[in-house]
Amino acid sequence: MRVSTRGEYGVRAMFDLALHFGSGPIALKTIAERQRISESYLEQLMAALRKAGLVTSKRGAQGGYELAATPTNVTIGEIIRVLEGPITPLDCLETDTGTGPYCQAPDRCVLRSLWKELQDSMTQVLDNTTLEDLRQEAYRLEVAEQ
Amino acid sequence: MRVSTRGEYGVRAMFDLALHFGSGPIALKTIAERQRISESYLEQLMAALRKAGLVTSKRGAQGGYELAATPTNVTIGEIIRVLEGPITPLDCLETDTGTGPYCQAPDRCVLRSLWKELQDSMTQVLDNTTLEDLRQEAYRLEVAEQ
DNA sequence: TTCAATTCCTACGAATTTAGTGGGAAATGA
DNA sequence: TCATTTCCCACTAAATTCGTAGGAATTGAA
Repeated sequence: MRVSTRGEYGVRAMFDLALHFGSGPIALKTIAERQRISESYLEQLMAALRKAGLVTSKRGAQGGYELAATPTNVTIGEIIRVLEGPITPLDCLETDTGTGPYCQAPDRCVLRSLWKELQDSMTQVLDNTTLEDLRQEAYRLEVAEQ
Repeated sequence: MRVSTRGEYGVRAMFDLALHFGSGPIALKTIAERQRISESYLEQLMAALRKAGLVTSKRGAQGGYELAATPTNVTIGEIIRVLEGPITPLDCLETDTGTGPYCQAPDRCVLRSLWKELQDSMTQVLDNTTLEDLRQEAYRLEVAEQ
């Protein structure tokens, strides 16, 4: 029931981009240093996020990455799905007609309902939290600090 | 974000025991066949459940496993925790004073709040569903069938 | 034009976790 | 006595995770 480092680092990187949104592209190196993530590892994650259209990139000097949409329009669920695949406790939930003994009759499978409920509770949180939510929360904490 | 086969099979086995609760010990072989799980693999899972006190066992002929408590008093969360460890998206949530850069100040960590919310939504489902809930649901589905 | 900065791409590898298998000892009821 | 059944321990093959390494392509600025 864990989020791997792909998801964790990916969310951290995207959160970092959200905090600096609007001020041009940010170099991978900068994000990696701020978030204390291996540069070459993060590079792979950013490649996935770029291919999924969540960030845009600019090569060469003064290049870097930027959010492709405003923080308001990027959910944590999107990020996780790109980096970790479908948000589901069991693969059988992803198919209507599974192959396992318990997927033959999904409608009548009690355990499927259980896992579905778990899945729903997870996506409820992840799909309803945006980078903007996190940014505002960060601001609130910072103010409370003083 | 997946439940491994340990958790999946374990819940299935416990659900099986719940369906047959009250009629004496049930042999591992029987559960394994009904649930289509490898016998020796399931044996390891049952050992863990026994050591955790969720089932009792009886050796020898006519031996087998039984729920240690009534289905009403066994939650899915308990089963999962025994077989998969703490229900947490990130290990850092398990410690008050983590070691990572983002765990130095848990109270001020925005991302920690996010993962905590996810964790809460997961435990909300798993800790509030009992084997009895599943048993009743199974009964309802069976009736609706006719 | 040159050059440093930076993304892009591919391949490899070590460590860990997952999902089992196998063999035999101990206990129990008939 | 014996078939049944749990108990216990060691092993392993495959997949996944978490990276590292090296170099090609692009870009902006001096």
